[in-house]
Amino acid sequence: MQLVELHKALANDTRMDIMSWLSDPDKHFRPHKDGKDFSDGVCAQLIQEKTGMSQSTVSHYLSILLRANLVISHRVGKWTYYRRNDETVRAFLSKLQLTL
Amino acid sequence: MQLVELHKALANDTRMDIMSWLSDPDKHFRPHKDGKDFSDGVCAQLIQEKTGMSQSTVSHYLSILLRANLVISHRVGKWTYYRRNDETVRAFLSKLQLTL
DNA sequence: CAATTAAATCGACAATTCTCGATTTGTAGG
DNA sequence: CCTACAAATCGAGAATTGTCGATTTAATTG
Repeated sequence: MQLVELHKALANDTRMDIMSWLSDPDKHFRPHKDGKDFSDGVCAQLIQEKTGMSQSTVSHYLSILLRANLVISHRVGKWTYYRRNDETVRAFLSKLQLTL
Repeated sequence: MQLVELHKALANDTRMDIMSWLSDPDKHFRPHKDGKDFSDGVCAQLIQEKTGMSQSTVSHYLSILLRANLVISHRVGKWTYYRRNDETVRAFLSKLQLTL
């Protein structure tokens, strides 16, 4: 993934918020209804609820973050959990340091 | 300047290239015609020449980087020299580290 | 002052991104 | 199989960004 592609994925307030929230889910999300912890990530619904945007928009945003490899998704039953992909984030930050 | 605004300024291949080139002008630009060194920055013409894009586009891009405080401009006669604004770049990188 | 050159601004169209509601797909439970 | 729900995909219009050529503004020099 190119530097600028990652940049584009993050050049949006809502997507940046999502990435930021996902770096500390306990701090930013209410618990899952079924009591499940955040070790697999946060379900799409909670994320949508927090953004206040439409379901389709947030789903689209998550797909952009996913395509950029900035998050990892994991489907369980009808739920999809999203969590930050540390590896890409770290690589992005260090590549950026070198470039700028 | 907000994080995402800086992101937008950098979410473009050419503008990212320019920032990258400006972090080491000697390595990336041919000398100024008048022999002037790069201590004040690189003149707009050299930057334009290197991008291969139109004069108006590059001037516009430079104005975006300037508005984002990512570069500092300095006019001398008919020439405008641009150089990287280290302070903003550093602040941007560390804010990003904290956020992501 | 006229001509030249560097850079900025203007106006316009093309391309991309944003954002939504509607529809479809996938899964679970009765 | 039918219903219900979560998530993904589709289609579309609005908004923003990319990019150019033409024009204007500034400064230099004959």
